[in-house]
Amino acid sequence: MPSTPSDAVPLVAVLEEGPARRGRPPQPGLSETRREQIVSSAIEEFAERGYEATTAAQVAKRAGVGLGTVYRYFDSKREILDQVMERCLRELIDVVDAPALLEPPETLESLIARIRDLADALFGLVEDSPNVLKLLMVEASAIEDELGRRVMRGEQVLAGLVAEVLEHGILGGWLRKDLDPNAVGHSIIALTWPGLLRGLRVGQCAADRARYTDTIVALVSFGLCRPGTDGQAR
Amino acid sequence: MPSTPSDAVPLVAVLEEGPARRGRPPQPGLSETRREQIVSSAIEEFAERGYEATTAAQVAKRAGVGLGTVYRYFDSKREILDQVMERCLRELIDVVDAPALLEPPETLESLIARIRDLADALFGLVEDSPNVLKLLMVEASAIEDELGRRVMRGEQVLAGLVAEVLEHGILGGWLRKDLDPNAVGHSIIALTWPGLLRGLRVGQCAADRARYTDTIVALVSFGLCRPGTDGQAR
Amino acid sequence: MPSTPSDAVPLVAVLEEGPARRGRPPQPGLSETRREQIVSSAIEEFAERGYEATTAAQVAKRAGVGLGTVYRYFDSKREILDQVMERCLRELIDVVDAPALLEPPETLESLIARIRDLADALFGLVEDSPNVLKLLMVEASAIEDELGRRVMRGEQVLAGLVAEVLEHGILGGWLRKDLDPNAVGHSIIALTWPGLLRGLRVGQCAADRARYTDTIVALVSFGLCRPGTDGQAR
Amino acid sequence: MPSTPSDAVPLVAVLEEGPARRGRPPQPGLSETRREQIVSSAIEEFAERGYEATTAAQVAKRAGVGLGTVYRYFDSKREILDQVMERCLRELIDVVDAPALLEPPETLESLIARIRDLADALFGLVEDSPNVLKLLMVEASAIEDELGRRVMRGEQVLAGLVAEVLEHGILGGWLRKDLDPNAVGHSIIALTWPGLLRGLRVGQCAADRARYTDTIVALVSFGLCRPGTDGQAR
DNA sequence: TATGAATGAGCCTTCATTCAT
DNA sequence: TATGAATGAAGGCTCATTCAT
Repeated sequence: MPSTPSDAVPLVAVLEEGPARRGRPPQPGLSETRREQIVSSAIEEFAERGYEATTAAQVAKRAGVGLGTVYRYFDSKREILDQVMERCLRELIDVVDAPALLEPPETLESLIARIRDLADALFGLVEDSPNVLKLLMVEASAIEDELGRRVMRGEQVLAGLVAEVLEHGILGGWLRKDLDPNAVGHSIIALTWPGLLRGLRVGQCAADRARYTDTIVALVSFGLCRPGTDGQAR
Repeated sequence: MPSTPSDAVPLVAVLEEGPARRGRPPQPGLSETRREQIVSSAIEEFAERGYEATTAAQVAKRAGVGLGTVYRYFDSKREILDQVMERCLRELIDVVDAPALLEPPETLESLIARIRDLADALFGLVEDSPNVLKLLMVEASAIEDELGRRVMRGEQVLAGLVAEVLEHGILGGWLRKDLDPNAVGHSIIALTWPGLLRGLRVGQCAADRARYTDTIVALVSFGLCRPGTDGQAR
Repeated sequence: MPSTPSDAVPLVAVLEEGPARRGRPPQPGLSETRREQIVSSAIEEFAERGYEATTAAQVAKRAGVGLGTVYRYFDSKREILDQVMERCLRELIDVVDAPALLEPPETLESLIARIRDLADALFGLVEDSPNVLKLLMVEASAIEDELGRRVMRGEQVLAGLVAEVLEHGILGGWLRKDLDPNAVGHSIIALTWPGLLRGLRVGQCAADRARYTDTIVALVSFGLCRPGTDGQAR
Repeated sequence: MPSTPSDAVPLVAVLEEGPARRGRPPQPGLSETRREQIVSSAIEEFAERGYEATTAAQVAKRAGVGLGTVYRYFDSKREILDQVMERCLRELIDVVDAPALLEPPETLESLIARIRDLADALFGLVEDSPNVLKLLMVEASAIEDELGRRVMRGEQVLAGLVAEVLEHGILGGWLRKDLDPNAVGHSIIALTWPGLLRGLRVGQCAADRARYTDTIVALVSFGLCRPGTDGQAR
């Protein structure tokens, strides 16, 4: 798991494990384009209608290719979904996998700033790739155990990132020792969900985004208590 | 039913609105039993396989009735899902709709105790009604807008409860004024998700449950900062 | 076949032949009422929706009895149809089976008057028993060969009546010898169909009725030729 | 196509209106063939068993294609029926839509010859396309209002043709003025029904055909009266 | 290689018929 | 006797997948 600034890619590790990717394109360059094209169309269709309600023909049409072509590049509709989720995970990771975000903070303030940045990055997805986010958040887990687990693992990676940082802070002495880094990691990721879901449902506005970000920051800063002792953000 | 006088029946309100319940049972007692029986079977099947992947015949078989009987009591497979979700929402609400939980706290400590109780109540669902929880968390939103929205509203009710209490605390002066009660309400509910999901996936053990509960309590108590001033509960 | 005035009932003979009537009511008096009641309701439902599109439950509901009761008096939905058609044929025959109509005419004028009376009687059905007429004309033949044949036989009886009279006239010397009595009999019945169908479809008004009656009378009286002229063919 | 200048395309008009033809064939030539093939099979099956009693699978089997192929070219079983009836109407019209038949007669003799030709043309259908005729006469009206009306309109077109000619004759002074051209038009068409139905039921033989044709001609020529006499009505 | 026509297993739903009460 | 709940066979229709061109 990445913890050093020079180690910016390993997040992608989550993508390499799954048992997916049953079909392999014969020609790496040219036909990989086709796959991308089909996966892109599938993302839009699946996000719009859901996986089950989308037909392979709709995906083909959206991609501007024949139905047979889809089956030339994918063994089954299910494999398209696998690739779709892989791509979604990759986009999710790309968003987070930035050196700046991964820079380990050395103080509570910078940790909280990092969390704010993480939330910002995720909220950015609502605007930039709502379909990707929708598939990851609502569709993935409903499909099937195996796939749900893979997507879960995406969340785990994020949470793991946070957990590592927390551990770092605990070891460094500037974070409470009695916090469970893993549980807190998950919790911090979870704190972004309401804002993300709301953004997906009703559309995101700057005010909402700020409101949810501030709330996250406030909660991780000092909980619900009145500051007056300490721990404040922004 | 909520016991606060000023707070008549808001929780149950969410159940009264939906467009479900298209048919009318000819005999109140007998046929309501059948409906319950079929809905119960459907909950298990839907939770196991997902709504789309479950056939009406499977529901009938699980219920121990003929396929025709299912359609005697429900107009369509879709209406079964409506009833299933209604029942899930009701169970969710029943779990939370306890006088003790709804008692408005007057201090930060009692508020946090209430949050712990709420988390406890939800974690209890993992053991008592994992299927109900799974349907609410995983299946519902993937189905369709209208239904997803109804379930969302269930979450909103929960978050609203918390928000109300927060407002009470802000007015009472023992909570920070700059917190957005609604956003915080959602956030606190969201804090339970990682623990609930993990419980659903790998099964819940007492240690995990405590770990997640403590994390929630810790976060809402003082955030990530070192108590030195600290407000903490327990 | 009836040809004498004193022989007013044999028309009903057509009802006695068919292989229908599979079920027999246990009690002649009381339960015969039930059968009639169910058949009446079936006539309305079948006429409204067609035999195939009508469910046994609809018939039962219309009759104000339980579904089981229908099957107590009829072995199958199909048998209801048999009885329905029997009843329709009976009503058709009752309309024609009047001494006055059956009185054998002795002149062309009285023959034509008889034809006018026959047309009148049939047109009366449009107002008095449109459902009966509809079932006989549009539904019956579409169902099945056997049943269609029975209804056809009803038409044959009518045509046969006319044919007999024609033969009488030919023998009497006041009708052309080269007419085929049977074919002409059918033709005269057929002449009423357009008026009957129109009446069923758009509702009958007195003007239409007169128009069609006059046309029938005119055609059988002198064909298309101008009276005074003699039209000849072949 | 009618050759009278004042009478552009009325016959075909009946084909252009209906709400049928929902789908569009992707490839004009090839898929139109499939449609024809399926419609042809449907005509045979529907004529044999009736529309309701025929399953889509039976049509597919008869057409020698898979069930899915049927639904590739037709949205529903019902749409097949629409096309079937359209085709039947077209065949009916083609039979009558001959220049010779549409030539407006100038004398009673030629009018009657025209009627004989019309009857001949229709009786020809019994031998050439009995299924088409059966569907038009027996099945169509029983199906449903909208469709029944379309077929009715086919009959109206035929009757209208006759009516036009009659009007021509009345204006020309060689036909009685007091005949209602429309009613007589329908009546003349109706005169063919008994012969057609009998042909369909028991099979047509030359003798029957002649007998019915002669009867029609006789009736329209001079009614029932002995030529030389003039029959009068009313 | 790309296409889309062809296929049929499988699903939702209906409804005639039965039978316990 | 009357009822209506229960049943499951059967049909319309969809769509993932194949394969000839």
